[in-house]
Amino acid sequence: MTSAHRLQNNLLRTMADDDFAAIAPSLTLVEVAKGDELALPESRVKFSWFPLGGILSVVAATESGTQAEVGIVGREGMCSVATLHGVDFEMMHIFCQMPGRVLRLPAATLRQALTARPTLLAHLLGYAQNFMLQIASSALAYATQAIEARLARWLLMSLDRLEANDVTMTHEALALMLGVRRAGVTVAIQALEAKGALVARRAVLTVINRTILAEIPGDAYGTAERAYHRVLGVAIKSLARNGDGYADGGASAE
Amino acid sequence: MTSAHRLQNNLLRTMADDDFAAIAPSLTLVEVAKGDELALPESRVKFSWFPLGGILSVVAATESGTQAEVGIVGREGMCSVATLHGVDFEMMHIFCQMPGRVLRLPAATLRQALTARPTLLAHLLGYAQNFMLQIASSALAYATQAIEARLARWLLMSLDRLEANDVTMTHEALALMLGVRRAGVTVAIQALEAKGALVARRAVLTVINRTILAEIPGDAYGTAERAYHRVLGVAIKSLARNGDGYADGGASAE
DNA sequence: TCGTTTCGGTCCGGTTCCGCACCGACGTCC
DNA sequence: GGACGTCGGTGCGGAACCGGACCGAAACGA
Repeated sequence: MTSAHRLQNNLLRTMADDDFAAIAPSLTLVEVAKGDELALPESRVKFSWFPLGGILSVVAATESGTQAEVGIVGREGMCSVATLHGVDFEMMHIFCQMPGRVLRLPAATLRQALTARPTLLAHLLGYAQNFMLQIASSALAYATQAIEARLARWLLMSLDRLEANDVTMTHEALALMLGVRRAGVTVAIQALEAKGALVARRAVLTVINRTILAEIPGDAYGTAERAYHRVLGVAIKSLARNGDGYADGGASAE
Repeated sequence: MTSAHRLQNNLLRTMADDDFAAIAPSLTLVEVAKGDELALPESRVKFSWFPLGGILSVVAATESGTQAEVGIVGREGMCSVATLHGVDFEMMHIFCQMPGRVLRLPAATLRQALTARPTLLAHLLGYAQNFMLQIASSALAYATQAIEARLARWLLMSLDRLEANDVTMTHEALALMLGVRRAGVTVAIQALEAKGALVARRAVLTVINRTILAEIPGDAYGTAERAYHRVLGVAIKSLARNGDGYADGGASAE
């Protein structure tokens, strides 16, 4: 039942067979829709999630309402990382940004498996390290990059995790993710469109030239992606468009 | 030799006695000076560091030179977290921001101890989770806070890790940390001084009213600090001014 | 088909911060 | 105590972005 699904998530696919066997019976296939809440700040972690598609947003938020997306998770990863660290409450806001199918695992089951199986823990901690790097890259981007570059980075990261070349997002939703005004996103999209990187229709952005897009954020994009390949042994984008190849990579320059 | 020093680092102090005994023989007391490089991006991790004082800066950097501080480490923590995740190369730039004494441990020794001692791993992974949260808070601050608030947050975090109420930093160094102009820091310091939060002398900032200072960043400061207490069982500031008390806490509001 | 809702393009004044630059004040070293 | 290097206060034009707002265009529903 889930053995075919296993190939669609990088972490499940690359873990040891007996490690997968230990958690497989508890995996449940779930369809998540845009906006579904998977975790709330200050709440107990009930489930772990292994996306087979779609994109989950990880957002840092304060009680007063200010918020900023610090990371995204797709078929290359899992959430929440807190469980891997033995922490049973979540400090981030995690919700579905783009719909997809997800394998759900009770957090208690994962905790137990991590304790009993050092190889499973070691495998998933490699991803945790990479996710931390992704958050650091987000901080760097917020600190040094203009809206246009941050948008380009966000699109590149999203495309790495999807099979298609388009993302369905309103300017308003993107503005929330990037922590800027909605009008600012509109202008940035127009700039990227003028450069021939993408085509914008109502609520849909279609990337038509990835190379141009990758030049905008410079090396604010790519560091975490290369580190992923180095730690996990497969590229983030390895599942898209081909069954199990390691082709292409998806990192920006060279 | 190091048994007295153990009490000066939160992680060493709160770990199980036999876990500490396993690594104690390999700990070396080192004095680090401002500017000393403890780790470079893309380099192999040779040592782990447990500060007894002073402050280490963790900076995300790209090859093109842009950089931003994403976290700081003092006597409440250790670095590098990568080793805890089983990764033997570092992607961040780690250097000494304020001088102090540090217990140095060969990374290979720590790796071995982590493999042999699940309780040690579990203990330190709690800190890894918290450090990740600190990085996320930095991203949130970069995304939503003005210079003045980011500076206030930085000062509060530094004071949590020091015994004194002053920090010795030039405006130029602060500007590099906050990712802004040097003149921008000067103006922000004047604003904080006008509010009665601190007194500025040449290269020295003395905080005279922590309450006022804590009001500036709102709850962009405090989340990670409360989570630290929740996960590790002691407050970040617990070592300052008293031997081993859990007193006061050091978190912002209430 | 028409009315309603959502989405996106645009404009405005105001604020923050940038890059660049100048120069006085302070500390240090001989 | 005088010369020099570091540090910090200030000014200016410009760029980026904000808050708020308006309105046409596209999608949707009855």
